[in-house]
Amino acid sequence: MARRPTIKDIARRAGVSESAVSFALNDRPGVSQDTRARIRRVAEELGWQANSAARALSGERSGAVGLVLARPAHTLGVESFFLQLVSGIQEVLSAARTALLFQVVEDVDAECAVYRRWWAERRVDGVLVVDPRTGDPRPALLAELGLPAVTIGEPGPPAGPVTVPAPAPDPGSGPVPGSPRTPAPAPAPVSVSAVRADDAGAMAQVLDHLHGLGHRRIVHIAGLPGLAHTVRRMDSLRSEAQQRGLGPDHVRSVVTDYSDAEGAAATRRVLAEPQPPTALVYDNDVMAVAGSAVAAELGIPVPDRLSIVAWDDSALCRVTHPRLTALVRDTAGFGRLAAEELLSVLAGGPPRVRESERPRLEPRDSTAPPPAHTDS
Amino acid sequence: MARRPTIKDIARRAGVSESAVSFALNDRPGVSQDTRARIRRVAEELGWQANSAARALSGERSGAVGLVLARPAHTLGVESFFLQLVSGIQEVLSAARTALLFQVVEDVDAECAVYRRWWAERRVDGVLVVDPRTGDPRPALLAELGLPAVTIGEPGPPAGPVTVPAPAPDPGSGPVPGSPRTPAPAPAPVSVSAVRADDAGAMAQVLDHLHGLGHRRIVHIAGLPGLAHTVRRMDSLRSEAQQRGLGPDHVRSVVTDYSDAEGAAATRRVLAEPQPPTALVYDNDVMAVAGSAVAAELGIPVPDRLSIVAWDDSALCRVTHPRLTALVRDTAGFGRLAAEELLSVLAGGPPRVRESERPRLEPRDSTAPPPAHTDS
DNA sequence: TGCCCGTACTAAACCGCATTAGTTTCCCGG
DNA sequence: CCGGGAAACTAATGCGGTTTAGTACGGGCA
Repeated sequence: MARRPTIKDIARRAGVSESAVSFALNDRPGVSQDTRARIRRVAEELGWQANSAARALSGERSGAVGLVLARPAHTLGVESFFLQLVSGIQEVLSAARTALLFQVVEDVDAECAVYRRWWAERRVDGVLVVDPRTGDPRPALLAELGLPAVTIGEPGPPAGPVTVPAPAPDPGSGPVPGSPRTPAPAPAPVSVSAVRADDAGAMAQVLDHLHGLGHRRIVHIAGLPGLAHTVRRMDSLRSEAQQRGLGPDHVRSVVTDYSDAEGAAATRRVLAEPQPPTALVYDNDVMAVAGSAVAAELGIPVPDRLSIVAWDDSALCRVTHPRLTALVRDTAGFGRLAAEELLSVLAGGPPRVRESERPRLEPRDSTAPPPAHTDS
Repeated sequence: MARRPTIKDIARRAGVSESAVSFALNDRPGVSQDTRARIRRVAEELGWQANSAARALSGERSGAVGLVLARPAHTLGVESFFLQLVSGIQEVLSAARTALLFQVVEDVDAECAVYRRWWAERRVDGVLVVDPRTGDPRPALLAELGLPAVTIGEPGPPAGPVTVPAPAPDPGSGPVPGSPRTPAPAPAPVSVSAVRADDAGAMAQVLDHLHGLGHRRIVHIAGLPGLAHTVRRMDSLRSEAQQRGLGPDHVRSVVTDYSDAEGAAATRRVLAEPQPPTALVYDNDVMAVAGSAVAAELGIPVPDRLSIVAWDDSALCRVTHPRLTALVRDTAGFGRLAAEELLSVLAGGPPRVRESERPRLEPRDSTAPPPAHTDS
């Protein structure tokens, strides 16, 4: 087992003090160009990398960010969303030499506990928050802890009692000389940034597609009602429908827990109604596939008598028969955006709300005009 | 932003020295029961948690382990396997207050680079290695770095040129006094433990099932040929078939890249043969579903003319029509086992190879006796 | 010539904890 | 009554960096 080199080794070998090494390797003034280059060379030769613990201890930065996924174990892993998201996040993080701490827990309470622990242990510099909810306790907690965060999927700044403090006014009453050498390495401001998906735009596209085909009775099989984006999608559906002259008796949402079981059950329920819908919009790919199977079982041909749209594309939508029309999002890009925003906040940037690219509807074989005799 | 309490705060408040606090909180002798209890109480009140950086710096332990997933981005997230695995891993890790660093990279080279960096930065105490391959460079690298590791899915100790060094003989020739106060907090031995799945047993079950139903022409749609478990499954298939009197013209494997596309293509290919198989065994759920869709498209009824078995169960297998017979593994349990083994190695335990529970075949609607006229 | 100041560098302190070496106190046996 | 030793606790050191407070040197200018 090789011993890891330290700055002391570099200092000895380069014939300088340890501080000089630190200056040289961190682009700080205090060493000449020549010495800097020499030290750099030696460090390279030795394959030196800063001990993250030591750096965290003195520099107050751990060089890691955290991501907690609060999901009961049995609902894990069916959706493609998360690994894609994480993959995008890491593209950005690893370029910035930042590690990602990942944790799966059962519920939001446990998630909050993880944040507290990470904070107390100084394990992370900031966190990415997924699945924002209505009445979400997390932004307030994170603000209280002063843990920089970016919520993924949040429509805007937290609605809670949290206020993002304005930058403190300069102490001292006299005019401050414009000192050009304070490039604001100030502690990261308490902030909750967000990246958001354009759910409204996506829903508009879905309705355009279905309404254009002639559908007038549409049911949205939504996900967990506690999640902010579920509410947003349901609201968008309502307003987009209204704009097309469709009221609640034509277009409505029913909520589920995202599982294949509830997706199937909801499908069965609405298809058994006296005036069943001619189109179903599912909030994830798993439920869409489950719904498609239910239709097959009931002998309802897709897309001839029933159209199906899946929110979020994945291999799932392409392998089933018929292949499902789906809303394609650049999930990895979404992750990249979130990671970039977090890094920006950690670098002292202002909290922002950034919008991701609008999803695109990919028409496949599961959508077609409704049967002629079932008009509205 | 609240300041995080340190042992100094505890010491002041409890009226003792910092060392006393350290002793008390780490179950070390040197403080009385009373004082220990008092210090504990104060720590509790203050909500103290050890600063992980400081602890890592002095204690040589970072309190984190790493997991790298080497997969091209586009193949991510369709299988349920990983999140399940990770969820199991974390159950064990979080109970031991150990963090998990998670990284997604493109290929094994990048994975090795991550290991090197983590090692140099002392970010992790050990790693979990997934997807062991034939001719895998990772065990050798990890042994060289002295980074404790557990490979997940490895059939045994690394076959490479790596040799697990025996504990160094005691220096000094004289008889060593049996010092009773060295309870071996020695540095973790260089070791590559492994947990393995009982692929052979699983394959035996699958063959039992299919052979028992009467199938004599079976094709195994395998995964990536570079992965160790793919090879193992193919070998098992061959030997299990032989035991039942079936040769290579009855039973064989074809390899793919695990994607739905190649799964579908392979299915199309073998079904177009003059003597098509009556049963297909897929190495993952995604390919099984894709294959099922291909059969539907070709008008081949499942299970009447074709039986399908999926290796690994997930919602996928239950939502398609017909529901797929699948090999159910306790993936989370597998993760727990791996995490336990890694913690044991980190605690100074000997490297071991541990076997996970045997998978169970869950017969559903996709397997039935072959059509009568297609005997062997 | 002497003083001031900027540059290049070193010494030392510190981050929060673990650990080792002392120090004090008290009990017990001789 | 005193020496020895264990128990209980404190002081000091180190982990590997960053950062602040010096120090040595050399050149410009009065």
